[in-house]
Amino acid sequence: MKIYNTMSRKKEKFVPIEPGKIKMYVCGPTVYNYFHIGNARTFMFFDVVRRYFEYRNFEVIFVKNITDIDDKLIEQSITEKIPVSEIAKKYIDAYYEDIRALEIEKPTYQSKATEYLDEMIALIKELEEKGFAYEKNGDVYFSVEKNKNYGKLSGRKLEDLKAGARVEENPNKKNPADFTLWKKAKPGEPKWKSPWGDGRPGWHTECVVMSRKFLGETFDIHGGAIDLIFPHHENEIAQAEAASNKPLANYWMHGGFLNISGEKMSKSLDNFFLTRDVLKKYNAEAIRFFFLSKHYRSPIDFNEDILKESNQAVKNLYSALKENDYLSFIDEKPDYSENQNELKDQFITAMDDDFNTAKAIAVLFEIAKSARSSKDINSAHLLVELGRVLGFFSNLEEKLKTNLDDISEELILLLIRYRSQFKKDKNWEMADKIRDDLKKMGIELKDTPDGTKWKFDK
RNA sequence: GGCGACAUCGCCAAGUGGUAAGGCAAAGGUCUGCAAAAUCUUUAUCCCCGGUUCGAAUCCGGGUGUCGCCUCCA
Repeated sequence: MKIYNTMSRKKEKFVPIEPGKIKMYVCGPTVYNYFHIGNARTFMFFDVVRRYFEYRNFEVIFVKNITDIDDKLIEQSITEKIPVSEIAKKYIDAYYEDIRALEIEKPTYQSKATEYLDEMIALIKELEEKGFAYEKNGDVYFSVEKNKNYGKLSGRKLEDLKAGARVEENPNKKNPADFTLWKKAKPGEPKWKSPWGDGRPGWHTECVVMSRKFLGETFDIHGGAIDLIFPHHENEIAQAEAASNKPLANYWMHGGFLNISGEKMSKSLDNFFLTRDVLKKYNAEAIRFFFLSKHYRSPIDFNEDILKESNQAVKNLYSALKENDYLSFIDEKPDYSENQNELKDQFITAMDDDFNTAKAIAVLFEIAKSARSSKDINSAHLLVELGRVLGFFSNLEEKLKTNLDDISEELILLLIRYRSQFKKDKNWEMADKIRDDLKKMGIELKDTPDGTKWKFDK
């Protein structure tokens, strides 16, 4: 299998450190607000990465952090007039809620920054002792000049960074590109004790500490969205490799951005979409389809028309299962034909090529098509098996079930019987009225050679 | 100023040297009392110019356009 590695800017053959085992770390949310639909794209993509590896029988150790102490939480705490710890709790709960609603699986470890203060302080101390860090007025900075490889991930040179003229002026820093490891607390701010006085850790340090803790000094895959390449991941590498003298991660994967009508999503442009708001109008699978229909590294443009199309596409996938009455065969063991195995291989080939989910989805549609035309339940089984690798069809039983109590169902069947009589009498007006009225309630009738069938049309 | 990405049917989107996947939408046929569903069929030569090649959407050069990063950012 091949994975595009940001470090080399090439697709590389993927070789895990330990055969059969994948250690991956993905940067999670900073919990100062509800997360937006762009975050959702990244989280959902890495959910698929994890699912795919597991499908291919790898043991996956997947770590995702929660940044629960940061300048942004402090700002939000002032805005909402509640303590930082409550801000964190509120948005962590919301995060879990939204993730569940998106049908994203939990990582193996979901770690919070504030639980690893001791380890962070130890790392900063180690860096100070090794001469990579210096203290000034209660702040501790990492000295980028001490690390000759600084900039290797983002392809930046220190001179270029200086020339950028947008680097903030900070008289405490030896080099404007130096970044904060420990920040002195101002009065009233959350603080922890440290050898440099009361303060809080910088953002870049937590990921190094938590990845080390759960995955070791070098692990397989480090992921995030493209904007994290610089400075966040660059600064993680600088610290981790200064301390251990070993590469932090072998493969760096970065997801592309989500734009709104061609423009970057930002609060100032007022085109900010929270995941929970999108979920009010579109279900998780429509959103998932929309994300996965484009390659993860490409920018994707978000608009409602495309979400509607995606919703329709997913419905059509489901119809292949309903046509086959999949629910009745859900516990059956599949027995794939040669042709079905061939389709499965096509799916795997697509995913092996740097997670070409768009192509994988095309295979899904081919399978759905044959499931419908051949009425072969094995095609339906294959559709579910592979669809689940992309995260579709979770809680399938529930989704296929009609969720009606017995009386309601009896009433529908009663109406269908009346309508059949009207049809026999060629009373088309009444027959159509029953059909139309039921349709208004979201119940769709269709006349088949085996009699009239009904289903929810949602 | 530095670095990078992208431009394929009405819309979304694969394909990166061998003659254009798939989805949505649309049109027509079958089926139906009419529908719905299902099913079959139809719809592009790949931003422009030049080059390399037997052969290019795919490689090279030059345009044009769009976007991103360099500051917190998924």
